[in-house]
Amino acid sequence: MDVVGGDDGGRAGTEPLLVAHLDLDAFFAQVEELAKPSIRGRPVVVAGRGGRGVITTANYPARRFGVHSAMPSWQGRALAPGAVWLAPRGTAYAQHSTAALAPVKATFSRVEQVAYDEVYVDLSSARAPEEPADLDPDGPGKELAVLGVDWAGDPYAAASALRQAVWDATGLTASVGVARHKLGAKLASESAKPAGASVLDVAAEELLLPTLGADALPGIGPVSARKLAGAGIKTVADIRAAGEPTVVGLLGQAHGTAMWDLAHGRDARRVEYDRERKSVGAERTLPADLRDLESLRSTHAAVFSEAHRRLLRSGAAARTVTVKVKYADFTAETRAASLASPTDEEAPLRAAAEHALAATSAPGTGVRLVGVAFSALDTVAQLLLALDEAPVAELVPAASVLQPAATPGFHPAYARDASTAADPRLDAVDDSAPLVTEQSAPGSDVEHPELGRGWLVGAGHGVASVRFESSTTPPARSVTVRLAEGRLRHCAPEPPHPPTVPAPWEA
DNA sequence: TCTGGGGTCCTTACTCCG
DNA sequence: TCTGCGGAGTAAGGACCC
Repeated sequence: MDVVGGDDGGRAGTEPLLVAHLDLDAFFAQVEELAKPSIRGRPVVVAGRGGRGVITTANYPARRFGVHSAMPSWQGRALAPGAVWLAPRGTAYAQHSTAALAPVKATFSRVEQVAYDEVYVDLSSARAPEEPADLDPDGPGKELAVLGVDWAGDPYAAASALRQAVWDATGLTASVGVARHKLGAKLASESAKPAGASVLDVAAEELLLPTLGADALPGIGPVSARKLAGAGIKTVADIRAAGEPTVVGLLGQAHGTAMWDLAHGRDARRVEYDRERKSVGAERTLPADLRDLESLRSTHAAVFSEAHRRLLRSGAAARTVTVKVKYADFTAETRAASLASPTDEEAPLRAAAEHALAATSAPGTGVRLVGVAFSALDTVAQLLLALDEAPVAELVPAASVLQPAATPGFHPAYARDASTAADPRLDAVDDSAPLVTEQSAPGSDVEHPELGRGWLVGAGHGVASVRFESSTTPPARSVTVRLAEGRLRHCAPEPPHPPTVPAPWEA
């Protein structure tokens, strides 16, 4: 339901801020349905592989079976055994996210990206038509910026235009909500889902807010919700009735006051468009618990390498290394080690990580997860600026970040970074791309020299089942290909492109 | 078959220093 | 010299978000 407001004469405070929240609907599943015509409209679940995975995204048909994100995969399979189950394709999601949000970022200068599929937009930051963002001049961004719509003057027009721009760039539907602050904008976009646009004015917000469950407030997770429920507080109205001292008593000073304010529709959070990354890392849940020191060390070394590769790619140097170990009983331990100065060099960071690992009680009763994270980050650019002042011995060699990490087994077809994806103009099958095996993930992009490109439905018993189809082809039947022929290879995902059909709201 | 992985932020405890 | 105190920095744990 759209809660479209007229004026918002009672706007609180003097702050004229107007915020839009844009959320791509069931994003990963939508990207899959775009690329795979034969699964459109069917229940689709994107989930991590292995017995210990959880569901990343379920599309709306799958949700009707009770499947939802964060649910353990085994539980989801029991609920929706007939759904299409796919492994995540990180590169495709990154590319579609970039393409979908490009026009938004081209039109507004203050855009806070919360996740691949979610942004807040400060609608007072519309770029002037004569100063479009430094993006592809022929892309949709410029056109939108040049449109010069009076965003702040007509919030519903802003919401609709943002939704339309995302569709025009990618064929993905988004839900957009506009309100005077982040909380309202998020509630508005949720009420508009899927594929809706909505404005929540002060009067509508005041009607809606008290009716919501306490856990509708951002910051009330399962633990806080339990604490509140223990005191009989279940809704936002209950929070208001309980009084601030009670809420603060239950949730602590900072958190309690923040939730008290949100419950009254007061949200001072800014659109943080210039946030810097504060940590980077990697972690891995093992298929089975580790109980011996040797396998723990080798797993730790592998996770460290992945985290370090990401550190190099981020172009940052780190001073602190934190090792995380999660045990079979789900308790976790973290141990940190800090260096005298930030570095991106592998040797000192690896030594620090090994030192931190040794400080844990692992393997103990059995380790189910190992993680490594780098923090106290410093960008290499900043380090180079300090070149003139610092003694040579203190400087961090930066040359290594100028080269891609040489990772054994790493292939562009698996690249997560959109910028390293294969050039779509090269349509010949890449003979160096990895062959499809029985271990290949369902949903993977594959290519055959005669049958063309498609996606892997499944593999086993020496054969692969493939649907040779793409976003612009009709649905295809699945074809069996013998793996021993060695002609079926992985390939880069199809890049995003404008849709060939009108948006649902245009029909 | 229980419960991912990428992060951010907050609280508490402790140490060091002046 | 001893003690207290506050601030800064660091470490560990935990809640939360998507």
